[in-house]
Amino acid sequence: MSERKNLERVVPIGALAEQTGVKVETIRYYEQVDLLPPPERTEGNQRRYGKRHVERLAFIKHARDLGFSVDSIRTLLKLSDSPTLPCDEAHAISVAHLGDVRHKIARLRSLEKELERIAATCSGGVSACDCAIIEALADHSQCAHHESGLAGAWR
Amino acid sequence: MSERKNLERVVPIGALAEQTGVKVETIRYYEQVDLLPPPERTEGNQRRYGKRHVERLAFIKHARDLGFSVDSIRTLLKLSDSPTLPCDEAHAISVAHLGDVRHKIARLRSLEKELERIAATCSGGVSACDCAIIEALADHSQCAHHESGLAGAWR
DNA sequence: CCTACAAGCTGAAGCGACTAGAGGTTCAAG
DNA sequence: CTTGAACCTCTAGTCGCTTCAGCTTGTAGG
Repeated sequence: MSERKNLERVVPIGALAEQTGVKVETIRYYEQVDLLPPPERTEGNQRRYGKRHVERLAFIKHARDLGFSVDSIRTLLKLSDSPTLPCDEAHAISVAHLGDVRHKIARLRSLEKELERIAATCSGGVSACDCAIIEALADHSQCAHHESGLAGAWR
Repeated sequence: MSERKNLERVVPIGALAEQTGVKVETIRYYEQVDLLPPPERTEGNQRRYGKRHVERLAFIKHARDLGFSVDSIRTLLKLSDSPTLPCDEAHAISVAHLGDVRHKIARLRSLEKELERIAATCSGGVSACDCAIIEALADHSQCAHHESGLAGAWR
C-alpha cells in the first residue's frame, strides 16, 4: 500500500506533455541537455514521470516562456535545489534578463517605426511606385538609424 | 583606358566588409546561400567586388537589420531586379513583417512586466527571501498570462 | 490470449543565420 | 625576395528545438 502510493502519480511522457504544454520531443531534449533529470523507466524502457518532474518541467516551461536561456534555467534550477545560497544570483540573472528584454523592445520599436514609414510610402497602390519599398531598402540614407545600434536586434 | 575604368572600383572582400559593416564570413555565407551573386576573381582566386555588389550588400544589410528573413530578402531582390511587376508583393512582405514586429513588441512588453514583478519581489536584499524569484518561476499561477499567448515569443 | 495500433524508444539530421577554426595560398609593401 | 596580413576552402559548432526513420512497448477490443 505504501509502495503503491508512489506509483499512483506516475505518468508516461505523453501525459506529461499534455499537462505541461511541452512537446514530447522537447521533454526528451530537456533530459538530454540535463535540464530535466532522467525519470524511472518501465521494464520495457519507457519513461514514467512523477510529481517532482511535473513541477520541475512547469518551472522550466515558465522560465522559457519568459525568455530565459536554457543555461540560465540550469543555474536557476541549481539554486532552487540548494536551499542555502540562492537569491542574489537569481536576482542578478533576472535583472540582466530584464535589461535584455528592454533592449529588444527599444530596438523593435525603432524597427516598427521605420517599417511603418517604408510600408506607407507605397501603400498598396497598384501604380506610380516602382517601388518605394525597394528604394527605401536600397537607400540606407533615408532611414533614421543609419549605422547606429540597430544591427543585431534579432540575434 | 576604357577597360581600366571597370577595375578602378574593384575591391577585395575585406574592404567590402568595412564599407558595408557586414563581416567577411557573412559575405561569403551570403554568396553561398545565393543572396549575393558570385563576384569575379583574381588570378589567385580572390574575390573582387564592384559597385553593384556594394549596393546589393547594402540593401541586404539594411533589410536584415530590419529583421527581414533571408528568404524574404531573396524575394525582394528578385522583385528589385525585375523592373516590371514588383510593388504589391514587396508591400505585402513589408506589411506582414510589420505585423510580426508588432506582435513581438506586444509579447515582450508583457514579459517585461512580469520580469519586473518577479525581480521586484526580491530586490537584491540579502535576507528574508528564499527565494521569491524561484518561487515565482515555480508558481505559474501568480503570473498574468497563464497559458495565454506568451509561449513562442522567442522563436 | 491474440492482435492492432497508438504511443513510446533511439540516434541522427535539419533548421536559420551565422560564427569559428584549421590549414593552406595570395597579395602587396618594404 | 621576404614577410605577414589578408584571403581561400572546408568543416564543425552555436541555440533550441523539430523532424525523421526504423524500431519496440503498452493497452484495449474481440
